[in-house]
Amino acid sequence: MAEAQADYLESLNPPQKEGVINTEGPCMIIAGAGSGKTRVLTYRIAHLMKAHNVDPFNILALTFTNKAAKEMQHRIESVVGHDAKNLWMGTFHSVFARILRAEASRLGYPSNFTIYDTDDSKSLIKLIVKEFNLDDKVYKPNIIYNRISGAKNRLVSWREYLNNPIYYEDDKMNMRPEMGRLYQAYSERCFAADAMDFDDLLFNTNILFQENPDVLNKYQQRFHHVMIDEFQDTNISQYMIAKRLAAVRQNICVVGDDAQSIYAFRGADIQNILNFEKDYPDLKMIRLEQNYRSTKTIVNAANSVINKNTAQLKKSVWTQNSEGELIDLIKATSDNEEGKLIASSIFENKMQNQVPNKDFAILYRTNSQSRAMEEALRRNNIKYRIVGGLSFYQRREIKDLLAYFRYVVNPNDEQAMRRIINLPKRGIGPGTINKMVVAAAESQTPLWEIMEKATSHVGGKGGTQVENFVALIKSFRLTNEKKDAYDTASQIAKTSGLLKELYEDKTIEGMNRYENTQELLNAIKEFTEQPDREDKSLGAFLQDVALLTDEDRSEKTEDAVTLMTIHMAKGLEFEYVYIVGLEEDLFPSQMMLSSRADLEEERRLFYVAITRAKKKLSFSYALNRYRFGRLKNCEPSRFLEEVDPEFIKVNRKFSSSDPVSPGVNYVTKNFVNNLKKETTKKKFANQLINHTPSPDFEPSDTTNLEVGMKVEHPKFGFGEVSAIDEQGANKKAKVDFEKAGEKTLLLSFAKLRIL
DNA sequence: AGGGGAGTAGTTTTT
DNA sequence: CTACTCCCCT
Repeated sequence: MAEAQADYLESLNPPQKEGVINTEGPCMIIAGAGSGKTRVLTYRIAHLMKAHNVDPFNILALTFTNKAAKEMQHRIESVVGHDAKNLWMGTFHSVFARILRAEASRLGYPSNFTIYDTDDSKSLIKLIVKEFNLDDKVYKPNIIYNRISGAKNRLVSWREYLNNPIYYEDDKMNMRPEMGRLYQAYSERCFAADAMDFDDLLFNTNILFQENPDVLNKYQQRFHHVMIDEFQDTNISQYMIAKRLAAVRQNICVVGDDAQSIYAFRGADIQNILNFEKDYPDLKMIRLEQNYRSTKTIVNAANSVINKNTAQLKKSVWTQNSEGELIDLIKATSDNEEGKLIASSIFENKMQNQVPNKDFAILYRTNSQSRAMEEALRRNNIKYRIVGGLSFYQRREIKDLLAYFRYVVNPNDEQAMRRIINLPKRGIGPGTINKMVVAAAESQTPLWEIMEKATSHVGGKGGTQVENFVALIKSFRLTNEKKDAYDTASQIAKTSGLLKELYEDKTIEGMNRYENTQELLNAIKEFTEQPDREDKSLGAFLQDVALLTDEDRSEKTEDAVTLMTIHMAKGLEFEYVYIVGLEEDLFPSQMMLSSRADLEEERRLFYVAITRAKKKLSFSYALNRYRFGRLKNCEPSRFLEEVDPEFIKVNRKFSSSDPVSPGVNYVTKNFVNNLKKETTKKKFANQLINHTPSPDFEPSDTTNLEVGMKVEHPKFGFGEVSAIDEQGANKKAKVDFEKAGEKTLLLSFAKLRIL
């Protein structure tokens, strides 16, 4: 380990080293894509611990995603060893959920408060909209949720919201004058349910620190050093927390890249970067501009794209890496064909360059695009894994069971109650529930107490059934007091009838659900068997489930092609990257075309996608795509035109159904500029090179092809071989065509007739 | 209360 | 195409 210590500074370039050793005072590191940002953060933390003897317990490192946190944890562990476990490291949400649990009483919350996920929040909003008798076509849960979320992320409480005429005017203009009251009702209902939503975790942390100076002081004393990764993605609420914590010692270090800011839709504010410079005028500013990840082609192509944005910090990313291959542009007639072409391109690259599956990634804008890719990969027997999408914990059967757990642990969790009270069917319908909710509101008693005496509020069968349900839950609570998470959970699964119902469902889907449920129980068993875990209760298990994503469940060791959204890909890198679905309205997304700022965010997203590639990049688009079950035709994305054409090679492959030529044609770079017009015309290749093969056309054996030979190509026409390249497994020939100009052809694919 | 059938609206991205 | 809602009938 001592050896590693001596080494780590040596292995860094000068600005990287600056980033590592400047541990005192405010510091901002602007880190271009692939510039070794994580390395700097890792070594910086290691350096604090080793050279300055800082206790890991006094270091707070905040990231944006679980994945980033985990990745950094591993890397630090590999440098400093086991001590890394004691670092305060994680996402904003998980770290402050932890602190909120410890200090919950200050806010009037119990420490075992529930975390509502987006679904819970939206269904609560839907409920409130209904209760307010508002039109749910106007007051769409999504819009209300985003509006409330936006307010919280800017630290605007419902009280301030109601008192601020600007918000009211704005909402009135959007035909939603009741917005403020909804915000209020939503907040009150969450509080009454002992629940916080995602934004509350940050919002309430701010309240906690603001209203409890002693608590703030405690954490200021604890965290000697505060570090924030992906700073460009933080919102005001997050920044304020960090700023408060660092106020005494001023040891705050932020790392980010404005060009990779892709979470504005979630309240991320690029303004934070500018504010940081204002808030800490004596900050140390460090720029990491040398890219170690990608080829010159990729770096320069990425630069050519991001330069189209007007709002950005000055920065010039460069690399000493080799030139590398041009970017492939793959055109398909349909989304299914796009899948096929991508799969066969992966297959070719695998064969020609002996690359394992895990070096490939297919990146798309929306999760729904994965299906065509999956199908094609499956058909080609290429192993793949999908990252993200519907996570394990979002599946219906999992959420159902978790709702039971939640309700057993927290009797006030209204969303959980509503989910399970009639699951499996117990004859408790919406009518019964409504009567009880009204009774609870009128008598100002918790809903739980009304339910205990349901028969006195609801006549008939409903009341009795509710009391039976209450008795069932009470028995679970009794178990929960005495037993560990696994015993309680399996009792709930069995006695509730959920497991039985799934078991009896013999459809493939039902069997999957049953298996998933079993898997959840297994996860809980594992949880209780962790040796260093003190609290093995179901409550403890539940605490962070809402913040969990199932990355750690998927096996990374498996050699598989990775499929994911570009958002999920941030921070990752792959040798071969395919960016698919480059079509107008899809990428850039039609939702983002309304404003310049939104379009620039899409462009940054494109930039992020490009810069994931180390060795080779491919773009693809389809001319037709199924959307809402209907076949729609698509136009190539404007982003394709924004990449400097000198970096692109058009790789127009014919579909396997095309009997004429399964060849690889490389057309001129002007092709890119003509993409738009092309869609309206029929066959582009025929327009450009109008060659009909000779009637006796027959591909020749090209193993002995030599410079100077005259050849005929079915599409390009007649030409003369000007060079032969035998490097690597695939022999290439440069041919100077009379009409089509000079082309490089892969002899294993191109059909050539030697004249 | 609940099942079945018709009709309709929705696909961004994540904690 | 699907997932959800609404409505009608049992």
